[in-house]
Amino acid sequence: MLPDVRFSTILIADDHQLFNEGLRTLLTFDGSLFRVVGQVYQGNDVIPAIHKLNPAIVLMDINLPNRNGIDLSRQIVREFPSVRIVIISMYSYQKFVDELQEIGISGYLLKSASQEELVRCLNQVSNGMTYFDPKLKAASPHQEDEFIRRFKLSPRELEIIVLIKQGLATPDIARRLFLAEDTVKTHRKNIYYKLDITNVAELIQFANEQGL
Amino acid sequence: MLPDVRFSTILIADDHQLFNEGLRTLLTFDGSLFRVVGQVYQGNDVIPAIHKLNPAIVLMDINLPNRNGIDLSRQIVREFPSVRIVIISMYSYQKFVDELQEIGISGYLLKSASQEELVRCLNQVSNGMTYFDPKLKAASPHQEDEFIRRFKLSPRELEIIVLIKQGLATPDIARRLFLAEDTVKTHRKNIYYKLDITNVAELIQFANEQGL
DNA sequence: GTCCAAATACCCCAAAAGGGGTATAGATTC
DNA sequence: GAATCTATACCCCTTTTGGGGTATTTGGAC
Repeated sequence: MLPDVRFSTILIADDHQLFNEGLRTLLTFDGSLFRVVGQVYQGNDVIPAIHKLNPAIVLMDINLPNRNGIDLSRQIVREFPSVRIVIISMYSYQKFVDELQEIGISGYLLKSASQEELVRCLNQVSNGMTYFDPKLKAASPHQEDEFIRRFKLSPRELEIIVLIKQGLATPDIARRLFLAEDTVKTHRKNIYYKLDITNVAELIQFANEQGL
Repeated sequence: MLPDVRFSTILIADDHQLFNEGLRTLLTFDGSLFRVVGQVYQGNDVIPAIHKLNPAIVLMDINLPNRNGIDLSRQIVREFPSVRIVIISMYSYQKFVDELQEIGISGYLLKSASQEELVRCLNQVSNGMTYFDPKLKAASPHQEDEFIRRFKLSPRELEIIVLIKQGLATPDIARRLFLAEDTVKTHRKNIYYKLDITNVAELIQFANEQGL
């Protein structure tokens, strides 16, 4: 019997059995265009499963016993160029993402994604496009009027808080914003004064609490 | 209408939306005795949800944004003694398990558990018994957290990461741990090297991703 | 036309962070 | 027994941070 071409066949590789099972059930809804053809729970089982099942897409965690998803991705791209890879991970560690993108994976989803995002991602990937979790890019909306007033932070100060949180040092920020270092220092001092804090760690805690 | 006593009502608290959704679908099979009455995605939402939904069991991750599962467990046991708590976590840290057991949770499952184990656990808990993942005992060295091995961070290094994240400066940490400042500096340098980062902001990002 | 907040930029200084080494004792692993 | 890992602690040095000021310009608000 020939495989039904309407369906994208999917292999799930995740050592968290509950998550693995959960993914399968999430992809098995009425009208779903996906068919989970295999589930494995450790790195060593991925390549044999691809051999045997020839899935269109491998949905894989980075963190697998025996072999990690990055090495596996490299091998899959090399040996099964037609198989598309979607990484699904709790890490938004940019180093991982960059490395994997360079290797040539088709998608990267965070485990904090929703079912809708999962389906959208797999749809795009099965149509030959790529999908990378929007949360990976630190984009900030402009809806914080509430707490700006509360802490009396100016727009410029907010901008600088976000950059500090991203790991930029004062000179980096100055270059980025075309400002003198001293100006950025002044802003930092004012921010610390307004928030009643004394170092970066506390600033980042604040930023995280505010969802910056 | 009275609640159907045949069902155990369940509140799911996990920030990984896909996992959260997956759990719900896994518990919604034919003949299931469980009914998922609520799903929340951050620590702050747990207590209000219990107030509103009065679930029999809270199925909760340890790592939640805003508030962690350990603090929450303490509050739930104190304020809602009839609500049973089952922790579902990727960590098999004995320290966490011990602490939670002392607080009085009813169960602890690893995310690597199977659907059968999940159901068995919830059955036992809803019948007033406890259930702790069998893998917790066999744990010790091998079952150590994946990410520790991945990043090869030593226990001392982890300890210091947590203190840095809390906003302590090197001299503070040295005093706290009865170490020379230079020792703490060395640990910092080694941590930065291992994680391939260059400043506190990046370190805190990492720590937050790991739920440290 | 004055007042004020915001953004800009400089002065001073001390403390902390960051980056390059080396070294030694103790435990564990091979 | 050798190799490795961990924790400890020191050397060197530069850069960044944090904290105290002052000051100018600009654009609105009153």
